[in-house]
Amino acid sequence: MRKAKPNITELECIEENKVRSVLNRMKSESFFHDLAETFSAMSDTTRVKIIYSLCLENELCVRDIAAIIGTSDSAISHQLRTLRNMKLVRYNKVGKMIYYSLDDIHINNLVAEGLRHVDEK
Amino acid sequence: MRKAKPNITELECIEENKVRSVLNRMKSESFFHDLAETFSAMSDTTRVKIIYSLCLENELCVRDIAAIIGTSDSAISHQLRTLRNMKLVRYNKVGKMIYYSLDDIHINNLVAEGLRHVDEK
DNA sequence: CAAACACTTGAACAGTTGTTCATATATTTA
DNA sequence: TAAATATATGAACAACTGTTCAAGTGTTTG
Repeated sequence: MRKAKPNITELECIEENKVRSVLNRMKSESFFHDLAETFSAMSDTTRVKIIYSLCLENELCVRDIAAIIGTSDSAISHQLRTLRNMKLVRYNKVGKMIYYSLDDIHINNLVAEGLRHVDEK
Repeated sequence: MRKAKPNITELECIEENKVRSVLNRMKSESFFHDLAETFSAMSDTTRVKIIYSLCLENELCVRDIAAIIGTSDSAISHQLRTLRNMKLVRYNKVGKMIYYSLDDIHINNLVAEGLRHVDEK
């Protein structure tokens, strides 16, 4: 016969103590959604090139980003919108030009840490 | 008439000094591929939950990860393969059980930095 | 004020991704 | 050795993504 447990709900698992310990410290669904979205913003070659370029040079306009990366203005503009929506970049309009920059220091740090991971492999 | 420039190639851009400065420090195509792939590994809700769980508890088996996240064993197994292929997790086989853990400290750091970015927004 | 310019946008299409379901493998246990 | 268990895998399918192309802003310049 099964031993009685002091827990509220049943769990289909193997090491119940570990599982409960993690569940107690688990974050909300919306947290994981936002976190995944942040990484997702950096998960495309074009976008990560944009971000890396903005690490090297604080402010760049759309045409110059396109020139650096070697794609069409349109493709860059679409990707910049994604980065804007996901709060990874800010922009500053000056006449007909729009200067983009990274939104906060954590983006720089994420690139730096990702770089270390890649270098280690 | 256009001024002669001391540069080797023509560039269709606006602030040529900035563009050249970035181009000189640009990384290789394969670097950006690897970097994007690393972020891509963390860009899905299920995978980022797996990674976060492994931040909280060093070693977890497949069934327990599935129990924590609340998905099928199969879905978790597929995602763990992705994480294995991208070198984000290691595993340790003990009998019929397989214990997964994060591959290097940079993964922990990436989660921590991503968390700070999300908290700031 | 018309042309040129910097950038944005929407539709469309191919390519990629994540889950499910059924089945397979390997190990342990009865 | 047969059944149970822990995990892996392949196919299939819907959902999502990134680019291109054509057309649209809004601003500057001749």
